[in-house]
Amino acid sequence: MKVKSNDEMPGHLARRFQQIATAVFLSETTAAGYDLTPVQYAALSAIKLHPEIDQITLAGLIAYDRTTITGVVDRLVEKGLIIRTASSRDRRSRELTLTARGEEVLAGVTPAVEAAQQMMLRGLSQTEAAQLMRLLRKVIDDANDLSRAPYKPLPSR
Amino acid sequence: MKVKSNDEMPGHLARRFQQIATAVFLSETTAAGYDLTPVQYAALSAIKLHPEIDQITLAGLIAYDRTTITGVVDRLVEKGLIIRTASSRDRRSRELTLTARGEEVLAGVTPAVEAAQQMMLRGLSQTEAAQLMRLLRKVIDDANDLSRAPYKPLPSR
DNA sequence: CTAGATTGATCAGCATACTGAAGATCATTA
DNA sequence: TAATGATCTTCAGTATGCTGATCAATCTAG
Repeated sequence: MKVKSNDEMPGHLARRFQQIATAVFLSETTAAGYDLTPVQYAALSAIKLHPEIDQITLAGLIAYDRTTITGVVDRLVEKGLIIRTASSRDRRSRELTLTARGEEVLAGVTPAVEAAQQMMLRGLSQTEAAQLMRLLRKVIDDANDLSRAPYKPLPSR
Repeated sequence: MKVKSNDEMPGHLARRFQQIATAVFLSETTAAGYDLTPVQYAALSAIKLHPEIDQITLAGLIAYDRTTITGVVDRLVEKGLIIRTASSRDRRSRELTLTARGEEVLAGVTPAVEAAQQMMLRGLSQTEAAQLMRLLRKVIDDANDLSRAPYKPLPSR
């Protein structure tokens, strides 16, 4: 049987890239004095853009699984970065909003996050980096509904 | 503060692509009647190529963390796909080798794995797919030492 | 040859991710 | 309006991944 090299497997390359992206993110943000995971940062910035968002809508915006978001939100609440209150319109759902400290942390850590995005692409030229991101967006967009946690844009109200 | 869209974050794109790759892998291999994770498949095929490999070398070949490999190997042993024996040369290390059933499973599941690799790139043309993989290889190669579990080629003996 | 450094494996602890199920609540329709 | 279905959240269970520590075995320098 012919065995394919890992380098020929897009799935393997995906795992490696994500592994590196996470390591660089944590290294940069830790060096800047913050204690946030990539996932927590994405949630935080989505909540800033959409105050009083419920968990399901948040999960759709950043393509998280609905069961994963529960723990992420728990930890953000524990850290005092967001508050979770029962919705008055729909008592099933919880509304998420940044605290003042959440605003501070988000603003403070963002430069380190930007630096991380640069560093993880350091092997590529500007043109290549743009090309990679274009191709990733295309492939992700086309395969969006193949995972249990697809991206779902904000419902228009 | 200007907040960047997720689409402009390579780290976010990395997570999404990996999420999709895993989902497609599991969907295809499950449909083919197998119960293997992407990580278990990679380990299995590396062990086939390098019988009697020790765990640290295996981890380096597929860029796993050394502490993660323990559990993965545990589960492959439980499933009867590999055997783990104490090395006679170095009593600290364990030698891993496929069982007959491991060989069968690897051979049997491989078509589904190949199909998954095609499906996760279904939004791209042949040219674009090759381009994406080239750029991913380049970025990963250059940032290899930025994660705790870098790729380490087989030591020449 | 032996003290100190290194290495292979494992462990505890934490944080994603997913499957499938449950409970509470809401919406719709007969 | 009452029954039915859908939705929001959470939970138990499993599998990566990582940090930092420990233990046993090996290697190396003085």
